[in-house]
Amino acid sequence: MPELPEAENIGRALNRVLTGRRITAVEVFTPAMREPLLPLLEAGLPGHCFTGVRRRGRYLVAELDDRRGLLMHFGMSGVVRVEDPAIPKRKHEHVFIHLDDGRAFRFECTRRFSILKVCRVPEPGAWPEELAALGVEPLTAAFSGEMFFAASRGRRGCVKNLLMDNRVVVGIGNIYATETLFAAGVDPRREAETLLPEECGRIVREARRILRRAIELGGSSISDFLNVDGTEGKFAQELRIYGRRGERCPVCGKTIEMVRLGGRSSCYCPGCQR
DNA sequence: AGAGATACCTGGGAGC
DNA sequence: TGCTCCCAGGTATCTC
Repeated sequence: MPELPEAENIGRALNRVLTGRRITAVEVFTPAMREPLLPLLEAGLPGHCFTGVRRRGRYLVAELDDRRGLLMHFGMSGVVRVEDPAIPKRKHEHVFIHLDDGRAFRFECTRRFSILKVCRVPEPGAWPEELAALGVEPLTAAFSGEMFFAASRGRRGCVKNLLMDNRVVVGIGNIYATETLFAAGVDPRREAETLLPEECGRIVREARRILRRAIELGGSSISDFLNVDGTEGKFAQELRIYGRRGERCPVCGKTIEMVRLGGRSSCYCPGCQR
């Protein structure tokens, strides 16, 4: 499922492929994914050019030349491709945006958790208001041990939910939160308020290291075919604890356990994580 | 107000 | 075999 590293790689590839392209036509095959798709037809997109693609959290904005943009989020099953529109439509492809090079930007999403909508871009390079409430980017200096420690004060919920709260820090979902807390040696159930400054430092350091590594491993996307399914990417081979309930911990050999936190399953090692 | 629960959606796997 | 049930996931929205 696409988290920040996958969105980053898709964004880079789309930036290469879409920038400078003019939209010639829009086709919509499904009334809605997470939000209605029909507005895409009524937005007057044909004739406008893409000027660049940027990422914020797990969202991408493909900016247009008229202070608007295409805002997209891949949910958990979103896949985008830029390819020949004559290739027969796949079962769960919902939108084709035809381009002036004869190809089409094609959006597929089996579970329809994705978003694809037109947004306003207040000025070139700015973020749309839909993204205003998002927290800090984990790969910028704004995400620090001090910042995470401050965010944890007064939080009675568990540390894993704090790490996955996109109002605090964006782009960290269940897989990366699980791996980060294992690497940092912190139990996912720990009440956030009880974290020590050095534990927050370890969590931030490990989150950044793991996200960077995952971006590297996803960096092999082909420029005109963009698969967003992170579970099939190379990083899946490096998961040390996610999805490994009942197996032995790779560090201490104890049996990996699982709990449900915030409605999501969370694997952890009772020996390594405190 | 904060935090937990729920709905959204489909395919795949388990169990009977 | 074919059916039912449960699970996966991020986010918006609800409920307490």
